[in-house]
Amino acid sequence: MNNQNVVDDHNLLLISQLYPNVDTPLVPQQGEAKPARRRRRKSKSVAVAEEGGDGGNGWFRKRKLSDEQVRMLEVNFEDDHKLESERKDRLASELGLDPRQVAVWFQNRRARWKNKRLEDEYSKLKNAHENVVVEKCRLDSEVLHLKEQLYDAEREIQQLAQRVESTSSNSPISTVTVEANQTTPFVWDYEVGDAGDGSENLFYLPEYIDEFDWMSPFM
DNA sequence: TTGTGTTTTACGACCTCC
DNA sequence: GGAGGTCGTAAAACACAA
Repeated sequence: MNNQNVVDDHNLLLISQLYPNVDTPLVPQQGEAKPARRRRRKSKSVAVAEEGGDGGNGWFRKRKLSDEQVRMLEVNFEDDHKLESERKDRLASELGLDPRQVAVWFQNRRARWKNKRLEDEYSKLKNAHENVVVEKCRLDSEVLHLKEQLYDAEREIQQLAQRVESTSSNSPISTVTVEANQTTPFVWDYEVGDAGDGSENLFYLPEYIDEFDWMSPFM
């Protein structure tokens, strides 16, 4: 804010404090005809200048509240967002403002507060959503990993079954041997690999990776 | 200096509550 | 019906990059 503006504001504040009963150019003019519906209104500044309500020199400035006035209004707003008539009048006389200005300030302040609250809620929801997406990705990849393990295990079972079958058909003696040893589990020469997540994968067989086309719908 | 985007002040229309 | 609320918007004031 430049010096001239500060002086103007100070002068206006003084005027409103010295003559609280005198309408400033911003105070609604009594007896204005009520428009039908949502008519584009003529700005107060223009209207007042045209009517010579500013003293005839065409000068008008929308009055910005002083820092002290805003500070006091903020303190009151923190107290209570609603403004009962008594408090409005008291605040207005304390701050040298028109009660209407105080009411308007509270209306606008409530609107800003609501916007802020909506923005905060939006950003919280956005963060929560992002976290859920990350968790979903993690779970998807875990599901994929478990499916790989399942596929490998089933494949091993299949190979074991085939080997047992071929052994038994080629050698009746070995069939007996195998049957005789059914109580003890077979221990095959599988590699013990790292599944990538630090855990040991007993069925880890890297050469199968290229055969995972069937899994593509899940990827 | 000027164009442009943002904030602040103010108001009209409409809604709700007592 | 009046008082006081929200909503949408105009326009002045302000900030700031070019």
